[in-house]
Amino acid sequence: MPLEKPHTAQECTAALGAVQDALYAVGGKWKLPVIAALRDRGPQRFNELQRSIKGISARVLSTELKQMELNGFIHRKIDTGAPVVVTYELTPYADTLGNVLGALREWGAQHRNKIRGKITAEVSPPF
Amino acid sequence: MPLEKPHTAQECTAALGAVQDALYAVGGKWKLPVIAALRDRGPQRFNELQRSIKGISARVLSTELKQMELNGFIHRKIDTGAPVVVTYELTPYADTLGNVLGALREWGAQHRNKIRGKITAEVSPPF
DNA sequence: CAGGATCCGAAGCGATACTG
DNA sequence: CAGTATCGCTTCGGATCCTG
Repeated sequence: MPLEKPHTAQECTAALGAVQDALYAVGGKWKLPVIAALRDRGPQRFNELQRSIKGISARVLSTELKQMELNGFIHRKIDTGAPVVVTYELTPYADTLGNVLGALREWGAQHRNKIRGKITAEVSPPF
Repeated sequence: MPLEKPHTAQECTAALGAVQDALYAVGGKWKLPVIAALRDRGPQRFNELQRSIKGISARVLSTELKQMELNGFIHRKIDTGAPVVVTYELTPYADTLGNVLGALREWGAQHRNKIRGKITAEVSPPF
């Protein structure tokens, strides 16, 4: 039931807020690439991860990881051994994004198709 | 099927791109409020719409409307009559966002609930 | 290796004023 | 009414260097 018509102002604003929270959680330039990298190549260490994600700087990777940890998507595992080893991995909670990402991907693919030919540069993020 | 594991690099990058296109289309601070306003109160004229959406400036409303028109969400209807009347309305295509917004809302609500108590200010957009 | 500190340019957004 | 022009602040993200 996608954002239906008959509703109170209260419900509407709440729904609006929820959607924006969700957008905020996966928004930005790098959160998705980080998730993708961890999904594809499994748990990784900081520099390893940075190399996996082409183009990201240490500073940005660091702040993204912190936010995603706050959101519960990522676990920062510290192995206090001979040399301390820090590993980042996706939590099970990250899987709850499945529906969201699925819907976004499906709609996005369809939209890309529809928009094809038009001034793509104006409706897509810069490369 | 939410972004499954076994896939080629090609497919993965494509999916990534699609998701980011979708995020871009509904992202930003005002696109959702604009959609909500048009949904709730029907087709409206520019100033009317600006009054409906508390806090938006004419400049920002103008650019948002343009982008959303490019994306096919909005139709700018020009009635060339005694005084020219311009009306903005949602297109049927805007309805295809239903699943996306539904998924975002559902996950967002659940997430908000889970995060409750934590440093909400740090994971949510400013008010 | 795992980040933090600093600087800088670009983009987003708000406020005000102005035009046809 | 339906916007555009201009300005300035703030945030985002990139680059470089530095440290324990």
